[in-house]
Amino acid sequence: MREKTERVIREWTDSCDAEVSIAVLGGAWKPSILSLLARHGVLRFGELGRLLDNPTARVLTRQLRELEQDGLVVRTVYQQVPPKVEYRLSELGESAGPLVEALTQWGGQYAAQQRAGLTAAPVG
Amino acid sequence: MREKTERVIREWTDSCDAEVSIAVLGGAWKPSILSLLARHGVLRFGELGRLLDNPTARVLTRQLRELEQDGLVVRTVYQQVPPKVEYRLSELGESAGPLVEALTQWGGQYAAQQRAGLTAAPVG
DNA sequence: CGGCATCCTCGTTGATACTG
DNA sequence: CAGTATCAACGAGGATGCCG
Repeated sequence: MREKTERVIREWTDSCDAEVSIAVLGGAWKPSILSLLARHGVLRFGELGRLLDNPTARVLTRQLRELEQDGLVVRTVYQQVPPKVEYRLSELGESAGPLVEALTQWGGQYAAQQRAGLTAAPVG
Repeated sequence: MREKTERVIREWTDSCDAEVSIAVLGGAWKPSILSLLARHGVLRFGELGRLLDNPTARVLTRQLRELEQDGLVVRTVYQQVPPKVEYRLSELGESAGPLVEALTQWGGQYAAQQRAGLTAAPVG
């Protein structure tokens, strides 16, 4: 797994398990990547890029590598020209589905409420 | 709410609501702070510091301010000497309880599984 | 097509010292 | 007690360009 994830895991015995989840799921695009893979099953690198908001290849690569190192996604390289690389969820990745869903729901409610609050009583 | 949170909320309409949750809950100590406040009800600044692993005052202050700006905690200042400041969850903060719990559970399972894997087949 | 190498910017974390 | 001010270190995210 990634060094960051490993460090977070090593440094805690107590209640901070939530930080482990955030270390694993907390990167840019990661929840979206997991959601997309859950919905589509298998996706190629370019497909993921288009379904997201076209992050730079460097960034998308990085997120996918981290998810792979943390054991959530499986990367399959087809040795051919032009190259073809497929990504899918591992069992561990699938186990994160409900959690990502919970994050999405609460985040959506929160965002909606904040937007309503801002409209009713603008702060900025 | 914080600029970071606001930006995340502004920049998404679609599936990335999960990133909103992570923007709000993702800071250092934040899940632990929310858990502690959920368990204890009301805590003073110093009590929080001791219950956590004694983060520097600057860091703890920052996390609490962000949680306050994001509407999850309520800060009460007693004008007296010596100073006394109390923190408690807002309704919004309480609504995050199940989510923090879900993060904790998945993170705990993940960490346990990774530790077992590391023991069985050390990587480092 | 699916990357990697390089460079840069910014935010977050944190140590240390000081204050009302 | 509950902070603030200052400074340093680090990593994530991103732009750009090249490659097999």
